[in-house]
Amino acid sequence: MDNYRGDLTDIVRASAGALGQSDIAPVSKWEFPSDPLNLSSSSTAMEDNRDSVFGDPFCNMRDPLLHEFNVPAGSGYYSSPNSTDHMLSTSLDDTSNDFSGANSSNILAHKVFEEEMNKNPHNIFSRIQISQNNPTKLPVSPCDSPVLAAASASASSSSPRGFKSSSMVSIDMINTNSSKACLIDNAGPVQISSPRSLGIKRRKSQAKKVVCIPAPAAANSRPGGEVVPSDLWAWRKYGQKPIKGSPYPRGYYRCSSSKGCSARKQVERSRTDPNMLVITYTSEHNHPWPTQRNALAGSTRSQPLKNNASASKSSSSSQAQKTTNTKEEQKESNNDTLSPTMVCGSSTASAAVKEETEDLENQMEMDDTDQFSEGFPYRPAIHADSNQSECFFADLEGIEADPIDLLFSQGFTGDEQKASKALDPFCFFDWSWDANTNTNNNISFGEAKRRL
DNA sequence: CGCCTTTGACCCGCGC
DNA sequence: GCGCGGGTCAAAGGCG
Repeated sequence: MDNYRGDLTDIVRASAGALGQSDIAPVSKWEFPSDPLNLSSSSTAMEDNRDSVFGDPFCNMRDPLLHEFNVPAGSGYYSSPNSTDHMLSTSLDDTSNDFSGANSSNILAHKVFEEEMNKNPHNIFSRIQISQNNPTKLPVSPCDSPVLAAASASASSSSPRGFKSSSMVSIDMINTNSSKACLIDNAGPVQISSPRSLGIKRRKSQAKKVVCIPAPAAANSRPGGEVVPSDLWAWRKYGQKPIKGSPYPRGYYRCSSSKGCSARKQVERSRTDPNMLVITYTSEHNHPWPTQRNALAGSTRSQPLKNNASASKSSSSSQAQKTTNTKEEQKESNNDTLSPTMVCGSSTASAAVKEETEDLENQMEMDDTDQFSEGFPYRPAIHADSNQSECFFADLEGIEADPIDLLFSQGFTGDEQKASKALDPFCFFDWSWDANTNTNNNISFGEAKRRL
């Protein structure tokens, strides 16, 4: 099974482990942005990239990868400081800027391709926008947008993954510069019912969101120990298939947080850039964040190493890393992959997040189900102020041992802690950016909700 | 016991 | 109509 090399499973598990446990790369490897991103510069960059959109129809899906990665979710990847080719990179250079603080937190670039936007007036992006221009449209959930979530996470120094600030995206990206800049479109096309129940059509007509993110580890760097970011959602792998034309297999995951949840995702490495993971989301979560990390339960099993390839596959899930070997391997891989130095090789395309509303039919379904409400049962309020973190967690009260907690509890101290706080990813969840003034207008979740 | 991964088999859509 | 490829199912087995 040549195709199975670089199994995605490893990635996922690893990520989970990183969040759930402290196996993550040593903090030392993380690089906190000495300064916040230079948003202004980034904003400029963004202007040139009108295509980039933060909206994420599937934001409520909270892709594990994104969260885990702390990668700017959609950023398609976090750009390294060196990666000049990416629009985001520009913002990274300067730290001095208004965005210091949480908001500025490095928002990862998230490039969204709105295919068929024209075709679908009801495009997911149309529903929610965070923009000063559109005060009424606010990001509903902090985590809704993988981008935001990831970004926020990454922004926070606490990010286990240790993404560099480079990965951050300027707020502009999120911003409202363009109508497309919708931060989130929770209402995105979603299918809650099980694909099977929907019938065959689902395959072709189902709305999909494609996100490219930097792979936790270089594909070749560690055949057996790739690390994958995980998110708050519990995902269960239900299949893996070699993909024709690609040396890498595609893993199929479904949400295990809720039995009735039809959310699914496909994870595969980019055939063009092994350093990039292509995650395709289908359907939507129909439940709040998992109250339990059941995803971690049982996921930890470490499997015997059949061979390198198999080893990588079987690697461990978050918990799985119990085995010393596995665990260490995971750590190592985490470091390797997640370290700031890890830059997505791919430049370009990879950075993109693609959202597709595949067909009108799909749109229709979505409308019927009122995905908006269902997809966001849980909306933690996050305040941009210093207390935002607390607020966020307060709202998350119901979530025990949430990976995020772990994420933030990495033990930052002193400056790091401060930075962490300042960079609190969650800040993004609850703010609006004023493009004109380069200031952020934070609003509480409740406020946002009221506005909605 | 519950949850997970693995993996071969099956089903279905699509292109030829 | 056939074959290919992608997506899902479900049994087997492991782990805590």
